[in-house]
Amino acid sequence: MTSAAGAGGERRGYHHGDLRRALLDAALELIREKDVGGVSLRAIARRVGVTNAAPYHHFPNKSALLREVAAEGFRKMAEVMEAEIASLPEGATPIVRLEAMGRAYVRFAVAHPAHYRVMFREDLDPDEESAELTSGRDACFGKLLATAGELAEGSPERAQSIALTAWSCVHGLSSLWNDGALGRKGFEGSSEELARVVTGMVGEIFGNEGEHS
Amino acid sequence: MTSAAGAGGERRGYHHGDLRRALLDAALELIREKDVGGVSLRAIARRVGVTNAAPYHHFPNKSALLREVAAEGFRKMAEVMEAEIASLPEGATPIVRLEAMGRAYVRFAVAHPAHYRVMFREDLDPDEESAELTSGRDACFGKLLATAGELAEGSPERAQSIALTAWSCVHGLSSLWNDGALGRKGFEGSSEELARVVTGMVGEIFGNEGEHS
DNA sequence: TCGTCAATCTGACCATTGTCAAGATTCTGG
DNA sequence: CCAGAATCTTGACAATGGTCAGATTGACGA
Repeated sequence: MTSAAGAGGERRGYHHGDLRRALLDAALELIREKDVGGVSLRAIARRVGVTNAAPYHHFPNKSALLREVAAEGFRKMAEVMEAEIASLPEGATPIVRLEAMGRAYVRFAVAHPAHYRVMFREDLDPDEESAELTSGRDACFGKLLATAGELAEGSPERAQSIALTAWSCVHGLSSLWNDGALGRKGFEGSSEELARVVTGMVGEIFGNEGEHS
Repeated sequence: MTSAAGAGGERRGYHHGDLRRALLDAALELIREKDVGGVSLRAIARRVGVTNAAPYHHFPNKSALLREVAAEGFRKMAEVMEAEIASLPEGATPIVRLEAMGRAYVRFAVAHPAHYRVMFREDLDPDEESAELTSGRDACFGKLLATAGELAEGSPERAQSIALTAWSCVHGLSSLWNDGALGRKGFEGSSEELARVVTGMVGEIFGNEGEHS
């Protein structure tokens, strides 16, 4: 921390090396430690070892920085989900893919709680809903909706129900885990195990299509 | 709002009538409008029509006020869930009760987003985890865990899985709804309808115990 | 009527924050 | 090796915030 620049970058640039990246990383750390609302631009700069005004050469203002963090989060999440699907055996069924996406979703949320928090918070001026942000969101949830559609066999209503339930489950699990609520109530197991439980349960519903009253 | 005291209290006390209550209400309004992090004690006092220092005669500090809001939230939520269960026909099965609790959970979260936000945020100094708070939490989730236990027929593991899945679903749905994520992705229907969809889905899983591989 | 005491107000202290203007420093292309 | 541009620092401004000490106000019993 004292040797601000030496973190883990490529130091390919000017004075600092890669301040922009360093600022984003510091923001992530601070958000993880103190939650979004409690993070100040100054604190971010301080952590990087740079002064108040430095960030303004890389972001027009605080909101923009946070917005970039959020967009980055969506991008990364989309990557993780794609990778998980790609790792599946050829011709995996929609259910299997849906479960895999769910596990990836939770894994990302737990591994990157700071990103996750910002992604679903709109403290960021909504007037500035950068295209990057919405496109990132779409990249994530497009897949979910598409897979739900495959499972629904032509019924848009059913597709909505499936997507809604699946998304609610993984989002809820992620939130509860990250907020420490599960530990407080005595749930045991790693996040990966819990994710497997939940996605497995959900998979059971959609695995037996046609049996519901 | 200008006639600060006239809100809806009993005005049984001194100058203001019931400042304590008024402060809690104002806090709720502000949290709903600006999210937890953006609320200041001063703003709360301002809204009530009272000066900076007044709140300090009713709460030792800001955290304590927020903590009280959270505790109140858990208490209310427990009430709502109990009421929902009580309204069920005599001898309702555990599944039916679980679904009812889920609907009540979501209904509360949507009707009281401010409470809900504070309840699951620990900006509040965790060193001060007042007994009120934890007991409120227990009142809420005790029922959930108990009902899951009934459904699990003796298997503690299964009980955990059921509780975890059910809780994740309703918590996820509530969070997504309150954060506006669902509207943004084109989901249609009232929160009550969506809650019915999700709890119904979950009910399907646990309704067919013994059929899972 | 008067004194007591809690409830509230006045006014202040100090820390922090977002942001900016102007100066200093360092890099890069020529 | 120099000029211009990019980067960072200094220092400051206006807000806002939490909190507190010391008046002041008003209700209520004596």
